[in-house]
Amino acid sequence: MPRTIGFAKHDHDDCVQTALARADMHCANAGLRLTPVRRRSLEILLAEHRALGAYDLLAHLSAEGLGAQPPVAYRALDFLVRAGFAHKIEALNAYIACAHLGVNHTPAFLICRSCRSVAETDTAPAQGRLGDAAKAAGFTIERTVVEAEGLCPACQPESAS
Amino acid sequence: MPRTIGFAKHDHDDCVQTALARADMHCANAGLRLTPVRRRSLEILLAEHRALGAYDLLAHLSAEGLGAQPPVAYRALDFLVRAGFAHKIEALNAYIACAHLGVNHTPAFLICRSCRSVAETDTAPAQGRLGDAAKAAGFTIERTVVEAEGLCPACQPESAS
DNA sequence: GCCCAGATGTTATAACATATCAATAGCACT
DNA sequence: AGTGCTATTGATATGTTATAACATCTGGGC
Repeated sequence: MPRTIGFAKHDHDDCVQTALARADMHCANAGLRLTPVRRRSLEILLAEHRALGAYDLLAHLSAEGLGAQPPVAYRALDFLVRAGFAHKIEALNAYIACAHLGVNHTPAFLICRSCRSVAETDTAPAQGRLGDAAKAAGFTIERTVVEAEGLCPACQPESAS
Repeated sequence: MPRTIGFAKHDHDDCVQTALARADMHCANAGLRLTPVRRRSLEILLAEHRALGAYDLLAHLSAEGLGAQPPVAYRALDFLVRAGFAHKIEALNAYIACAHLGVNHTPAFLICRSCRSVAETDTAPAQGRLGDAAKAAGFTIERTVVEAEGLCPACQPESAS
């Protein structure tokens, strides 16, 4: 059943299964342990395909008997973020499954302020003006946060002819 | 040439006074009220010259008898951010005085993970790859968050022998 | 004086995140 | 199998960031 994700429709079950399979493989290769709580957390994030707060995730998990205290959710999220399977959206204090799982990338996000949907894209911010400014200042960039807030196609004002 | 401020020495009293004067003028012109709590909050942010949490600001204010409850700090910060006198650093959940007060700009930040100092520079993220991605997706960008975490010049490892 | 909008005072609570310590499970090595 | 190491989980408590809600005050136009 296609549903809207990012901002485009696609076969969602398929994308969830593909991502999980990639995560399994990556963990096997890297010696990481995708334990039940971690795997289920990733699955939930993938299935929702939008930014979830840690307590939103926790609500899902506890409904399934996988843990009821905040650390359960935060530990799972920490693992997923470290492994590159999920990203934190700083502007929302929320978490989202990585849309380019397995691909090395520098994520950037388009966040709809109306429906809270989030699309992940890719940038090279450290190679543009920001990189120049950092270089001039003698600053070493280790990680970048690039997030754009605005309106997704579905939430644009209709008329505005 | 992007402006970067924050890792260099300068006449601090002077920069605080200049910024306050600009804020006074801007408020007068725009019909905004730079009340005592708001003005003092800006002064504190300017004087500290680093990112402060809302509760850090509140501690300063309450020590001076200017209010003791969280909303006091959040209201002042909200005003300052709306007026463009301060910015929120999303990656730190903290606030910093604007370094380019009065100049129209799209802020970006270099955040030292070691000493927590923050430099403000500017970017045009919506005109690069991010803008292209937004355009392709039909997304309208209203605000961007661009933050780089890393090490400032003073916190670089001395000699990678 | 009266009204109104914006600002402030105050209480309470929501939302997000981590410290700490004990118990357990997986794994390498003998 | 037994030992010891480390990662993970369980559980309690607490710390940190942010807002809801409602009462009160203040300044300016009429």
